[in-house]
Amino acid sequence: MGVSRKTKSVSELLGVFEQTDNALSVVELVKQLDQKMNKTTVYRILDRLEDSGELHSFMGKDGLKWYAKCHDCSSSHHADLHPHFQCRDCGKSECLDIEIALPKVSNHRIDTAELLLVGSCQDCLNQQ
Amino acid sequence: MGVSRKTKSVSELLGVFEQTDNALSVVELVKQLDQKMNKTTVYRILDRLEDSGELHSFMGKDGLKWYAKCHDCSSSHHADLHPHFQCRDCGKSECLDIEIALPKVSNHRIDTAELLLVGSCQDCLNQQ
DNA sequence: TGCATTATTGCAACTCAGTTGCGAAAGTAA
DNA sequence: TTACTTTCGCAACTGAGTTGCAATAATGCA
Repeated sequence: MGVSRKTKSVSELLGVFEQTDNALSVVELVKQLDQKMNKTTVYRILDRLEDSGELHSFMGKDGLKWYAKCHDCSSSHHADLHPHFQCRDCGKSECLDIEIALPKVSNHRIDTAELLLVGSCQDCLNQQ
Repeated sequence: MGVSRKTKSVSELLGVFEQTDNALSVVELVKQLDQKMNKTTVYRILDRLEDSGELHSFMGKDGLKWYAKCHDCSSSHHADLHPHFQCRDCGKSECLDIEIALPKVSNHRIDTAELLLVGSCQDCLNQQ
């Protein structure tokens, strides 16, 4: 029954998210967990954690998939509708704690949205 | 001197955009132009047309790159900051003629944004 | 316990969007 | 013409993400 079983692999993957407030790209996760599990396993666990509402995903500027912890989501309802920020200098991404309103578009049914803000993060601004 | 030269290949590629108001994925463009030019050429011309401000690009929900005609852009200034819509049923994408305001985020410099709205288009809503 | 059933994992091989290197062809300028 | 620059085609590559299958681990039930 999904992820509630919480295997060793799932715990190890979630452990990586415990250590940061940033979002994590799949590439980064596969790299960090390389000694502990196969990359196929990483992809599959991420799928399951997204289905169960523990993580959400978004696409980065470069077309890579990123994951971050959900706050008020469940498997039946994804409540998180917030923008994400990606730094064009260091590449890091993070969730922004801001509400975004879905615009009404005539002749379209809008189900969801992804807003990606691109710029420079504090760390990179300071280093210049 | 960039694209102003407008070779046969460039004209043929731009011709595809003349035939539609929708955005076009690179995959679709490569497929449609398969008999007329190499896929590497498609990628390179798209790059140049984006640099010169004739096209702009965005990432689709699935991580594929899409291109659409620019309206008020030049090589020095990309004026188009509008959302894009992608239909989750038929996969088509289009530009939406709506202004989006960039939110201020403390400790971040925001340069640009991509808002992708996902839902169902009129055609797909009608066919259900 | 013991056994059947289901879920999870590792591995290798694959798919496919996008890139790179290089030589040929086409365009430009004198 | 000749020299130079840009564009293009081709083949081979890169790398994120997927798939099939067999092995292992977890669960349920008698």
